[in-house]
Amino acid sequence: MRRCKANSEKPKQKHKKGLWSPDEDQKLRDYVMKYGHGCWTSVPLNAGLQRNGKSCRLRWINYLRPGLKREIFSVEEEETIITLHSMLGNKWSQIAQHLAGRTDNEIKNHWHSYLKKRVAKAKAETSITSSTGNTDSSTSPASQNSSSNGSIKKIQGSSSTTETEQSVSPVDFPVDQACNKVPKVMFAEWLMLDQFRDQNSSANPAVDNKHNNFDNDNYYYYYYNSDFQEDLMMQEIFLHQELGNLGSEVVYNQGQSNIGENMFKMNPKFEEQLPENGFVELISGQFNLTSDDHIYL
DNA sequence: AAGCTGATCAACCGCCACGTC
DNA sequence: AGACGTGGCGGTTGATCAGCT
Repeated sequence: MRRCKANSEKPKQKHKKGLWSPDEDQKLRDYVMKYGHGCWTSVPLNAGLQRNGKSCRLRWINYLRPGLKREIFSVEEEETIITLHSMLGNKWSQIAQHLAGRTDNEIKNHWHSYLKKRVAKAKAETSITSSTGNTDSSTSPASQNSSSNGSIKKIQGSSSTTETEQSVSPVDFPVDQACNKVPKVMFAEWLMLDQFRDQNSSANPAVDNKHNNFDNDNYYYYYYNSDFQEDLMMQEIFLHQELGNLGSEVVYNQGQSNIGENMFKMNPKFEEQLPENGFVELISGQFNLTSDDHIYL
């Protein structure tokens, strides 16, 4: 973690709190788009905002950054959240990594406002039906996955070595989705994954050798890694912008208020589409990815 | 129409891990 | 080694809205 030396000397100033105005949003968006955030504490100073860096960061991550979905959660997303929550607990940031375009805050809110009750209700119904000998457990989240995704095995949580993940109990999880572990969806913030579905028929099947050289016959996980700094992508995009080389690969629209729809239009360089559950199926068996493995695009 | 209640969501707070000095 | 600053995370709060009485 890089320390912001310049800012350790800045005078304390009163920071504005509360809801962000459109003007503040625009200032922050323009600044980050142009320069990247770098050190967050310097962002409000340079962007002319009376906010603290933390607030700017949060606003960017939860609202302004490219690729965020603003629509309601799909059934598949909800089931993914429920499944992952049963594995990981309240690790919202980790759960968010598996849901492209969703933020941890958004997922957390949705859980507390809706999913938690739904799960509780399902559990209650399951306990009732099981006590009465009724074997129909289709109302439980795991069973919903089961019924809709076929084969189920008892699997352990992620292979990650974190204490939290090691401590999780086995849960029903669809093997077809999870393989050996739940993938991290790369580019969650950046790729409008839905567009891949729409554009699949016209997608360029060629795989960019610069970024990977996988067999075209395989499916690919789109891996998101929180360590994969958005800055890296930003730099790439800015570089393209500087060079005027966006071409047909990336069309980047600045200054659009509807970020989710307008930030990117990308011709995917992968031939396979995402399934409805948001995971790309890994079928080759040639890749034995660990939780630390990432495929960089 | 007014008041109440619950749901939703944006934002803040406090803590922690990590890097730097 | 310890202090400090920053970023990240989860928990919580408060404003707003919708539905109900």
